Amino acid sequence: MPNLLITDDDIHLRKLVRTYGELEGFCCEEAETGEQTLEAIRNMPFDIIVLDVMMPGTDGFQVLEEIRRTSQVPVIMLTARDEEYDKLKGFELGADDYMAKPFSPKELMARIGAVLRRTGKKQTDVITFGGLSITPDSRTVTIHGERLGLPPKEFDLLLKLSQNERVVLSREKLLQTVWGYNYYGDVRTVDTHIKSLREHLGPYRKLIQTVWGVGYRLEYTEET
Amino acid sequence: MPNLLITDDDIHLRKLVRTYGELEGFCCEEAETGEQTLEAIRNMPFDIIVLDVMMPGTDGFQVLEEIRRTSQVPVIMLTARDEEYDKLKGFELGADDYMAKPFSPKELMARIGAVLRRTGKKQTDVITFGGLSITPDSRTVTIHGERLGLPPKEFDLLLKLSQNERVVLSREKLLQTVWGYNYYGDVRTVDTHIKSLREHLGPYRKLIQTVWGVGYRLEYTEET
DNA sequence: CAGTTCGTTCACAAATTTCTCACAAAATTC
DNA sequence: GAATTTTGTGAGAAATTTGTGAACGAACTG
Repeated sequence: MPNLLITDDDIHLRKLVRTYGELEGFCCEEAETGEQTLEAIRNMPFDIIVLDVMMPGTDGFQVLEEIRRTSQVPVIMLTARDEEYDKLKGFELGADDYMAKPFSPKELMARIGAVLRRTGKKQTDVITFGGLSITPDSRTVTIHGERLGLPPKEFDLLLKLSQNERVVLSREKLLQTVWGYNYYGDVRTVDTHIKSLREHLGPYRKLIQTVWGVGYRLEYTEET
Repeated sequence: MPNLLITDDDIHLRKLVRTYGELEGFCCEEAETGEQTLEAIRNMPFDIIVLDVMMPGTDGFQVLEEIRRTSQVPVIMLTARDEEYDKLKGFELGADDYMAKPFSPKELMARIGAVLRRTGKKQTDVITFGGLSITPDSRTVTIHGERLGLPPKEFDLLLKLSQNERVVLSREKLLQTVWGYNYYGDVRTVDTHIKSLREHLGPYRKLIQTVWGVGYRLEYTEET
């Protein structure tokens, strides 16, 4: 499981990134200051670092500069909006990408994925449960080799559940991560999509379990 | 032994690059002006060209433009620091990478290596899907040996999709990679080209699949 | 400079998906 | 076991997305 380090002095932002990061399968660590960041890096290797520019004490640029003395670990910088200067300076110092605050956590995750893919640390995975396999890159699902035509939302939903095998995800969490953080619709919409997804999954419909009063969970158990 | 051409009006810089280049096993040639560069290219094929933007007379962009009329040889451009515009323009004209001056020769070598690795494969490759084959070098597409006259954009689009077989590419991604980093047009332009491309592909039109809500994907499946 | 090709935008139709809602069914609570 | 909460389900309206033809200007060609 890849390690993600999030550095920001705002605890809410850290928690937000952690929430989304863990859903994407990252093992997340947090740091509050520049010093803590450098300390953390000395203690364990990270696969990607999300680094806030504006921090009390050692700021993001200094931290990045320090990191780059010894490591080429991918770094995504968080900057204040419209700070074109930050962007340039960040790239110059060796940042791999940057994001303007406030940002959409979903987009941050997408960028993390892009950076990891670019730097070759992300394997293009195929998720498999018995005869069912999911290929995120091509957005295809096959059952015993036969392709399943799945609408976008259902694919995203299945993917999210797959990436969190055996973990219960609440409707709220699913709405937040699959639909987006600013989605206002009815929570029960999730149910409808689950229903349709189950139909599409046919014999594999029991992959998706209802956890009464909580949400849904994907679990694969041996069988034919 | 691969050939490297370094173009810059500063003799010290040329010598520096030559020193490192030869250490990496390149056979190095130098050019001082744009005219000399074009002359050199006419005389022998190069595997990679390092091209300074700022030169007296014909500048780097003009040279690159000229080169791209006839060749897809990898080009790394040297630009003044902070010239974001240069970077964009360079990419737009078909540069494979760029480096801001002053730069670390080691890093330049690393980038040369990266570019060669990246482009090296497709340099001689002919991509084939059944009776359809694509030759990037000559920018030709044939169906059962019969040549297809494809407009440039459509060829680029087909090539990009081919190079990412089975991977869904969003319209945005296609615009960014086929049209250029700073293209501002309508995303639906992609659709129009896809439509026309499909018509041109005739029986192979089903190579290009629509992934609803996401983008397009090229996939070859067995058939007659 | 007329004719052609190419790239782009636009509008409308067609196709597909998403969402909501009401009610039935199931599980839980008391 | 009745009341309450939660989930499953079906249908159709609403919204989104894509296919397509046409029109326009720019670039190219002879």
